[in-house]
Amino acid sequence: MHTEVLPNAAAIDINHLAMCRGLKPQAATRIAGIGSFRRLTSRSTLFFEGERAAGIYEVVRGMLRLYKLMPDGRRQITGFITKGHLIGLAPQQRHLHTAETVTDVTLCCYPRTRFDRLVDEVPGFARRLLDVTFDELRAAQDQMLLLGRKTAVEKIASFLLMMADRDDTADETGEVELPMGRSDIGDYLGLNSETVSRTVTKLRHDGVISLRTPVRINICDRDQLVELANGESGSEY
Amino acid sequence: MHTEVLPNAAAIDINHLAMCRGLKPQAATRIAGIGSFRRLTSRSTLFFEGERAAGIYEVVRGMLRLYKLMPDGRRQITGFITKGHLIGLAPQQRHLHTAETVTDVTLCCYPRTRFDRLVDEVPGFARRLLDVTFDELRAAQDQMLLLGRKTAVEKIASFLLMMADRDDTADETGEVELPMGRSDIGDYLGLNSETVSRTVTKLRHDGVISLRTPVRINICDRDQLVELANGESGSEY
DNA sequence: CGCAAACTTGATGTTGCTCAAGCTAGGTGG
DNA sequence: CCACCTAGCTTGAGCAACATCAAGTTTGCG
Repeated sequence: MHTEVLPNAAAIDINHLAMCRGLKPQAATRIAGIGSFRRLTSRSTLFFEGERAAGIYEVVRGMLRLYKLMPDGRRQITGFITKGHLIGLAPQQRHLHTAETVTDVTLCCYPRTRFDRLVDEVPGFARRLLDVTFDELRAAQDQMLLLGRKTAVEKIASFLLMMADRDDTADETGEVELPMGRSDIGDYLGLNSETVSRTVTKLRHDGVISLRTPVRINICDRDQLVELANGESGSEY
Repeated sequence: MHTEVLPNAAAIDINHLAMCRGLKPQAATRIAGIGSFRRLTSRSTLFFEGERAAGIYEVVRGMLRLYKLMPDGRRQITGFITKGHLIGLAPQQRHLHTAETVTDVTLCCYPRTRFDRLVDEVPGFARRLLDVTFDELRAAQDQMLLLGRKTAVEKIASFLLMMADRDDTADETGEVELPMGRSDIGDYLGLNSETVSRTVTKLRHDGVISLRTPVRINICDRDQLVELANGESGSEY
């Protein structure tokens, strides 16, 4: 794995760290003080499921996929993680999933033992982590509804909307980037890559989206995409 | 909804409250001080998805189901909640799901505003809630793997093992109680009630489990059930 | 420009869903 | 105490959605 260690986080700009959001400047400085930046190239592994958790990471730039594997190789991606998200926050000390970079990634890394101490010492920090974790729980439960009860079209529509909401640049143009491959999307939505392809094609033919390249899609009719995502579209795709 | 308010929690035994587990006696006393017990009969609704969260609840006895609905009525049960679990812990103030009793239930209720104050004031309390929430997140991500990638047999096997692990009385005898109906199980596993029935029958014919009544099942071959749950069983059911 | 990887499309197969009909158990009233 | 009645469970037949297997086709990189 190719990595490169960068200057200490405190030396950069702590206001841009999601870890410290909403905390008092003094608290934020203490937390940023134990962080250091690090770069990973695409397709490298940050940690494995079950591995002892040595650190907590905040994504500064780029995208990672988190996934679980079954013994026979079936894979469930539990999340695509981008700027501002925390990973490795496992109180039981064992990572819950494997983390791999999808693109080149910049991280801010916090060593486990020092981090744990700050959780107990810095006022409001545990509360901040509680809010972050609860947000992840909310997302996981939405995904349970998607995985358990939505059709292929509903899943893809929901996914495209999620990616659009997350992409800062997308709001204006309606153009969304999908850095992950079709089989990554499939393993996130409980589909296979062929079904992802076919369903994207279907949406394209129906004029709901258009593709400039397989990686760059354009949302033409957002309202209909929302209806499709919620299964509200009359004829029940 | 039939409810009945019981004495203040502090008057009972705070050591039995999961909310306070691991906290110092003084902290535990403060938290228990704002709790009060309450009973609900089976098939009553505690709160609705999207409703403003007025309180946090700890289950003392009985079982509830938490679920999300789609506009057309499709339902995903996100959890069956039993003794020691907390519900309603929504920092964004809106409930993420509907909560209904499956059996008669006893709860310990904590009013929202006072609870929120204690989260910030009582040392270690936010940390305790973080651990609890993280545990829920772990369960949700396991369920994502189940919903997205497991077959019907693997889902039912996983479910039975989960229920067995949770049931205190089951460890010895191997007998597990399933207070929820077949369609509840289906809506939890992303199956319909007929498929649940058929799959349970299949496991029964294969001698992995036996049924005294539809509600009382007996695990005959735990090892094989574990293999089935993980998709490790040679011929790939 | 060539090559490999990823995406798309097609033909066929399988799993689990739908619709429909019994069956069983537990609760109620005679 | 028994017979009925109803809700929920089980079983069956046919079907739809998605998976699998197998070519092509595009894309992006060297």
